[in-house]
Amino acid sequence: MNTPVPPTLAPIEHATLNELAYARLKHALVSGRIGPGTTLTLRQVAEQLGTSVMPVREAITRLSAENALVVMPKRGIRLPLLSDEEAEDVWSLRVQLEGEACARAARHITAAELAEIRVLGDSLQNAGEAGDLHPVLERNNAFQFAIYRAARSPLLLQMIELLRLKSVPHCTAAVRVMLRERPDYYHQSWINHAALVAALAAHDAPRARREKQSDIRALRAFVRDVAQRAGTAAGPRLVEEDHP
Amino acid sequence: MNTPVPPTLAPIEHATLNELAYARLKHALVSGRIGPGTTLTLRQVAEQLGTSVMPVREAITRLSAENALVVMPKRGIRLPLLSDEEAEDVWSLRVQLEGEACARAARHITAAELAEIRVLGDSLQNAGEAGDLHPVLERNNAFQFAIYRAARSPLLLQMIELLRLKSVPHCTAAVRVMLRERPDYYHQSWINHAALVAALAAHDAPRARREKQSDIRALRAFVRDVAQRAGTAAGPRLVEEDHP
DNA sequence: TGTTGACATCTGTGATCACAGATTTCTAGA
DNA sequence: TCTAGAAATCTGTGATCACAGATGTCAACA
Repeated sequence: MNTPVPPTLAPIEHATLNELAYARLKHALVSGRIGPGTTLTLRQVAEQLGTSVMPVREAITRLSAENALVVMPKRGIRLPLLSDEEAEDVWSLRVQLEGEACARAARHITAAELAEIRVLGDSLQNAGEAGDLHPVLERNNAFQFAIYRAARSPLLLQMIELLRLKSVPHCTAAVRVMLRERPDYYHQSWINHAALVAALAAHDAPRARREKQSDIRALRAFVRDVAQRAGTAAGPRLVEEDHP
Repeated sequence: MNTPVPPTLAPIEHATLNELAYARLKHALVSGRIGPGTTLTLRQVAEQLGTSVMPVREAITRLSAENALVVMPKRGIRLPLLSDEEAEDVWSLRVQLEGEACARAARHITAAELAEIRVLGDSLQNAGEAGDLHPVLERNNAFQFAIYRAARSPLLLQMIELLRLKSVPHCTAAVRVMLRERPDYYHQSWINHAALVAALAAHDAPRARREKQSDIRALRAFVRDVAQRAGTAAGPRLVEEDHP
């Protein structure tokens, strides 16, 4: 009706405080800065964010709806441990959905997206050589989601995000071990990544699916292995939180 | 450490107000009582629920995180219309995930579950003969989810719920037409249901998947058909809300 | 008649307070 | 030294208020 908005002049990072709190918490989760079993508190997080509890409440509500956190009435909020059955559930759906996403990505991917993915892959590799946990997890997320975004399905993307939110904290301890003690295994995962990217570049959907699925299954095996060696199957060692 | 909890003695319908508000809103959505394009208001819903806005806020936040509602800052909350691409996205994932759920259900289902499903199926059929929209949608949900629950995957269940939350309002208008004008088509869907139940009873996973997938595809075709005939493709006629 | 401007109203967002239940701490008793 | 119980503290939940932005209404002007 009116003249349309003037030529894009400012993306303006407008964000309500609750969105910001949500983003911060989610980032802390998927980069392994909050470990399974950790308990949080509304007021505690609010203080670290410098806000009142209101924005934190909405952020926690959202993460709780996404199954990433569990709020225990009057007893705090915690990042749940996964039982064996729950872990199996997460892994099997990751295989299914991330495989599907890679297959779809192979069908739709453009040269520009491939280029971006390769850059992110290199960045991930560099982080891996440095050996620091959080950067590796962050760049790994960036790399994978760049691929999944090429699948052109916002809903599929959202579901994968949901699965990863549950899965990543569960893997963190194992990834740390991998970086420290098993460069061979980590190197193998680079090879897998390269194979996946090649399949994408060839627009070979079934192969892309297969590569991703075997990659996830290998990771699952490794995580299970580390967990069994480190004691109880369900409880990888906790991670101290750097910031919320 | 302590003596474990005493033998189950009371499920106790404890519910915080926000859980209650969430349940009510969700039920209103999946039983077609709120149509696409409808706009709500925190204070309006709160008044109808007889609470303050706080519980409603949390419920809306949750539904918004689940992509079922969109909150427009300072302008209200609305149930979004689906563009053609979004609708296609929802349908294709429904085919994939509900098919998978049926396949898994076929592998795990017990005689007791089958009996329950048959009862719910009969109840659905009766509602269909009566021809009232909301009971049909409610019992249809009960019937389908009883099957999906047999898949033994809480996460898969959650994702399907998420998809249906987006899909059902989008189908409501078409289902109404179906009940009123196309008993033949509705009768066909009973036959499909029976075929699915038979596949489940036979523990035939591939067949169960196929039955469900063809059922969903048929529904998609019907919805698309009704939408095209009724005018703009994206906007089935609105539904007046009975209660929030 | 058609347009613009101010004003009133309504929106979600955020802060603050009150509250009841769970947990922890401390104390009094054996 | 150990235990039971009371008090203090801390938790999420809910209500209420203040606020800024968006919308709608309506009068004054051209």
